Amino acid sequence: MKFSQMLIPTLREAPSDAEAVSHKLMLRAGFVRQLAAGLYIYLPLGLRVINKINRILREEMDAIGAQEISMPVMHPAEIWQTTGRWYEIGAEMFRLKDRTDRDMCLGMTHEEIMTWLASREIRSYRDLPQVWYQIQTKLRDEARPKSGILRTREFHMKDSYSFDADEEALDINYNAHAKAYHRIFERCGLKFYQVESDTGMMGGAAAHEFMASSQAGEDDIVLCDKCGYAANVEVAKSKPSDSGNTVWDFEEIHTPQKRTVKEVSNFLKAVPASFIKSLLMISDDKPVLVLVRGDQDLHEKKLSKIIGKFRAAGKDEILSILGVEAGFIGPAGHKVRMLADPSLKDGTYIGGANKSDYHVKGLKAGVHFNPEWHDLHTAKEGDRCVNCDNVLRIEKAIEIGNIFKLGTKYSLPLKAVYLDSNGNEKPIIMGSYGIGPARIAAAAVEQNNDKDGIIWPRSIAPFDVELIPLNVDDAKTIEVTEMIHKGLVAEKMEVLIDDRNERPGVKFKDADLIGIPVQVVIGEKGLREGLVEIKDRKTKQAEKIAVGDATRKIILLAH
RNA sequence: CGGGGCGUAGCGCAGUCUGGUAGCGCGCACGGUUCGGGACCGUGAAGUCGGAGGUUCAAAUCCUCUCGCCCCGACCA
Repeated sequence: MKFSQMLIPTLREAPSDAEAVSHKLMLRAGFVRQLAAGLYIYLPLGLRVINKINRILREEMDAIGAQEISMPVMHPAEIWQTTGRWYEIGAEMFRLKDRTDRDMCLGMTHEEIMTWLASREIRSYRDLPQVWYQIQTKLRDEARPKSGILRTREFHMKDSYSFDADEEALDINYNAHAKAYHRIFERCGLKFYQVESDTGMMGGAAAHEFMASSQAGEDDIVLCDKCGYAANVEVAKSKPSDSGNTVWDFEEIHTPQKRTVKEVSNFLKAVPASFIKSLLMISDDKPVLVLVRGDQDLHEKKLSKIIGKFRAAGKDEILSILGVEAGFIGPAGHKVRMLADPSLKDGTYIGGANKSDYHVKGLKAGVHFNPEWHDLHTAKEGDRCVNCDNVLRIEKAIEIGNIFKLGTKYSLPLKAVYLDSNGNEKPIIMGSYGIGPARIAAAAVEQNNDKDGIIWPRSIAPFDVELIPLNVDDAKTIEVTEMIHKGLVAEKMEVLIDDRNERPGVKFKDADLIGIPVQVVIGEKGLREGLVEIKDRKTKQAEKIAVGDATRKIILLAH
């Protein structure tokens, strides 16, 4: 491919509305352009990367016996109504009507449609198992598209769906997918973790996410380096560190105008971990008093799993329900339902005195308050692993893939059933498995770049080698460039030739920006001694090679 | 959806407070000199100042409404 004939609009400066490193670099290097919020055009280089990723996806999916099929992007509403998701999902679903006023939607994911197909085509246990996948466009009207191609409103997804006779068979498919995903992300050159995750809108029994470490990530993952525990903070369990507080006798203390844990802990010179944070929530019109340790954050998802939807009570509600001014709530002496995090079970604590400008020391569970105990805190750096007591760490990560055990969540409503060997009708047991190719690309850039630009992992680079003839008016230079090119193409290498009539500096800068792993510089100076220069984009190390050996050496370096 | 910021030439920005003929750098076109890490000189093209309405002799600038984009939060395969 000739650079001069390809659309590679590199930019000296990044547009100001780009924030994430991957977004800036993909814009500057001419891989993508933005059409509107969350809508991106993939230019030739960008598309080549996506195609490389998709090829790996297909190879690995085919290797576990999955079959590629193609599904409509637009769906009739009825199917989504049958599973209830038409009503559960809000503005995130693009909805429209066709000319006959029939409700339609644009597919955010394809559980419904895949299950519909299974319900018509699978009859017998002899038809099982089946694994179907597609690599297609999904549409979600995201509340907040962001970070370039990381969160977009239209995106490609490799999504596969498994159909099995029973849970054991589902486990086999689930594990096969997990293994395939490991191979896929390894082949794409990513640093990633498999973590326990929430089942979210997919519903179902179990779920894992595949997470690529990156500052641009939207998720926090909790990791134990000793036993390997890994979980999204959305579901992570942890043992809080010791509260480090002393044993206090019960005592009321004057704390004028000190309301927050921070204010009171500064005032009393006691660590936040020696406090009880008392939060009043309203769920189903009923008050619930929630207690976590002063250094902890309430985990709202964990709480809502216990009490359902809830909201924080307003200042007036706190006063009318508890008879206390906000900031001085304590756990003692209330009749409302009370939940507490187990970290408060032992020891004595400081909390609100339930009257203005006073707190109390020496609060003790079982003596002054008797809550229901539930894990309610958000795991944080420095907490300990529930399995092995090792200190946990937290990393930011990009979700690049997920796997869900769906069970019968979709097969029951859509009547996807089969007859077992005894002639009994049974629901098909399903799993669903997604990967975002664009997120793989973005994560790869996030993890592999330097001040000069992108450093593509070889497996997903837009080209294997970039040839850089410095003076395109020099006959010898062109002759050698073409010779090397021919040799590489014969070995199935994908080669970009920067044949532009530009100064060397411009070509070097663009080559580093674009990030093709191997650069070959063909200059008159070197050619006088019969040499060309082979450069590794990542290490920036250059080697001068005799023209005759160039092709062989390049192939060695490019593999 | 809540909070904040920004829309001026293809890109990056100044000008807005204090109204008075729209500017700079890069890029682009042409000529010349250059040619191993984003060259230099000269000439030139290119802007409904996001849009609508209003105030005013006069609006990029002041007022009202509106659209778009980004960031934080909520939400999120």
